[in-house]
Amino acid sequence: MSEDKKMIRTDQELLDYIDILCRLDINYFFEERFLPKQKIIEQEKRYTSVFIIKEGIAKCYLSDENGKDFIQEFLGKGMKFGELEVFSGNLSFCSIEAITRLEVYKISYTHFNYLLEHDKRFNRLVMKAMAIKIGYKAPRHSYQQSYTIEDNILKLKKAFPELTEVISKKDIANYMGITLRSLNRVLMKLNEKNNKIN
Amino acid sequence: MSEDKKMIRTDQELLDYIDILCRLDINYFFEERFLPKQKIIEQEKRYTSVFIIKEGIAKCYLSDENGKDFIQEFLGKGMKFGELEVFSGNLSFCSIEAITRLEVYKISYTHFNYLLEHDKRFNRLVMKAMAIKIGYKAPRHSYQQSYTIEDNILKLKKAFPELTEVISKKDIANYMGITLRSLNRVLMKLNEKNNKIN
DNA sequence: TTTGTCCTCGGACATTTGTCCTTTTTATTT
DNA sequence: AAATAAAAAGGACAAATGTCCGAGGACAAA
Repeated sequence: MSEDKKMIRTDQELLDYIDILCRLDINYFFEERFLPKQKIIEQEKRYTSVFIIKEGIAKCYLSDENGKDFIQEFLGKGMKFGELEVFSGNLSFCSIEAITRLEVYKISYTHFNYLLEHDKRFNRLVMKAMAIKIGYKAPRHSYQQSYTIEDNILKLKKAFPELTEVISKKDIANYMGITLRSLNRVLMKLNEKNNKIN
Repeated sequence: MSEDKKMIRTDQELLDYIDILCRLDINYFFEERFLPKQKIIEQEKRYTSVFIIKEGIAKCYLSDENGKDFIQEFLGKGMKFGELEVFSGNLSFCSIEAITRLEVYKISYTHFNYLLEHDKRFNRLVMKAMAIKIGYKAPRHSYQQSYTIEDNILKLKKAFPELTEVISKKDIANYMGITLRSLNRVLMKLNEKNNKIN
């Protein structure tokens, strides 16, 4: 499956490169751990570090005034967060919460900027990651509106069979931009179809 | 209004910097013109240049198999397109079409890469533009799913009163991810409300 | 075991949105 | 001006989705 169709996004290339940097005794990266459901970044707050996931899964989501969440991405190995604010200078535009136990690398804005300026390879990897992220989000939102929920679920299940075991239904619904009720309805319909076949 | 809430996106900073580079006799940028409705980039094709809008408005959109379009962004002054593929190496993920008469700067991948590597200011501006783009798209898709069409239209009209004069209704509908019928229905309802008040 | 709490699922109904199609309006060409 | 094409508007119905709420299961405390 192509890199940009996965539901849980990863960036092994970046992770490998950070490993290399760490072995070179560049002590910019500090390891931290988080438990499931711990919030690492909150929307509309200011931070001074960028995080890169070493192990585990986190969700990146926006909350609106009514408390509804909309999940942007599920972040896996090698995905970073908190980096957009380095460039834009804005407050955090999303919240990040651990889904599984999480190990992350943490690097200060200062060191992150230093690497961007002085390490061409690092600079490129960050650029590439942003470009891929933009390209990933576009079709996702587009297709979710063009196709029925049923199609989207089938697509998800195909791409990621363990789906419902790792990620809660509520999260899946929030990822698809639908209510839990609608998700259940479609799952029920799909099960009926399968029973008829079997 | 904050930069990232505008419907037609711009990046004056980048445009100004390109002007400076051009005056320094850096001949990487070639000017081109397009007429309304001309396609400049087609989805799934390969290109070798990056474009930056000098004047005019274009739309960036994805088409699905059924011929439905989903508009990602309306691009104005200083917005670039075709640059994501420099980093990802993929085919163009979207189509770009001129809405008004368009003047653009065109720069080859080679020169674009050269500038990225050797001009820190340019590198930063490109990074920043990508970060803003990511931050812009997230809440847009999120809110479009959380709120009613009516709310979204009111928001758009507030942010951009000339809306319906510059951009066709079909395009607005495609931008919102709804059908033209739904858009008309809501506009009708809004008009009724206004008439009752006046 | 019983009770109470929390969570998930799904029924019933209301609302929204889409599809299909016809009519009206506006713009363009001859 | 007439003819034609293109864009906009809206009626009627169908389908999808959301809201509200109650039933039942899992689990913890008594």
